[in-house]
Amino acid sequence: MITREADYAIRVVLFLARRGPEAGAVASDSVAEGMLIPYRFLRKIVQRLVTAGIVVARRGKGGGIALARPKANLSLLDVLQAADPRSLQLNVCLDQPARCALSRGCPVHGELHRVQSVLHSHLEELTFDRLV
Amino acid sequence: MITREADYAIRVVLFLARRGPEAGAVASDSVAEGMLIPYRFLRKIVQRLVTAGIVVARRGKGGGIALARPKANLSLLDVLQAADPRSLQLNVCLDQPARCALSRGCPVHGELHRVQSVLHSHLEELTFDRLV
DNA sequence: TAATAATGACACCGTTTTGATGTCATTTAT
DNA sequence: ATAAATGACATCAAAACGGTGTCATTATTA
Repeated sequence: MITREADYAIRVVLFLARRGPEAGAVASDSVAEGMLIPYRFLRKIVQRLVTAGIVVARRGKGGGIALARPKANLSLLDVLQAADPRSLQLNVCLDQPARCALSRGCPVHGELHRVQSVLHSHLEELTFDRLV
Repeated sequence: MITREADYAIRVVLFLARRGPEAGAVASDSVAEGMLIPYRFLRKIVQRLVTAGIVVARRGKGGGIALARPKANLSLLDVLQAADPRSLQLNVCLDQPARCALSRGCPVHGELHRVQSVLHSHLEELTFDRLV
């Protein structure tokens, strides 16, 4: 289950993607209002999206936020990786084999790895130009 | 990310599946030792697996646990659904559309639903006769 | 330059979930 | 009877989650 934070992050990107590339920056409170997200929580989430290079922000009067890349280059996977990396990982042992004492000879490990790859590639195909 | 509980549940079923159908019940402490699971935590997990109809338990001296069904009829999906249903659900809105005020007109909803179906069907194909 | 409108940074907080552990009752074989 | 096994709880500390609060900084504009 993705977190609320991840859900909100998707909403933010969706909102920005819908405005089109020529539209300028929009203030965060408009996004919060339009997408039903608690304002301060959204602020925190936007900061992570900025750090991840998904959103750009301009400070000061008339500032706001916008997509950092064309929406065709932005997938659900990108947003989830920024907002909620944990739920993209099916099990701890997949990224840290040291954390499973049974890893050698575990028949589930490889199969789960395959499933995870399939999941990620599906999410990667869901770019925001297809979603809007 | 699946929980530790789910990971342990998979180990338990794997242990039982490896013993073959003719082997009788095995005591939980053997499973705990063999699969590196804290004994009391395993006991709790086994109770859920019993409730879910995945494992059968016999009480008293000489008792123990065994698979409730042939391993070909038992998939990773079954075990995860019993031990960790939350992580099989990609987002709250997928099972409870009422919990998303934006559900109508949300382009992500349908796509996520598709991805979730793909995920589940892959996990369903991973039966324990293939895994042992 | 002063006021205003916006984000940046970061600390904090209550609740729920997670990952166990503890205790005792009940059942079954010997 | 006794020993060996599960059943049924109750409890608990730590982490994660979902959010809030505060103040600093930057940029526009009157």
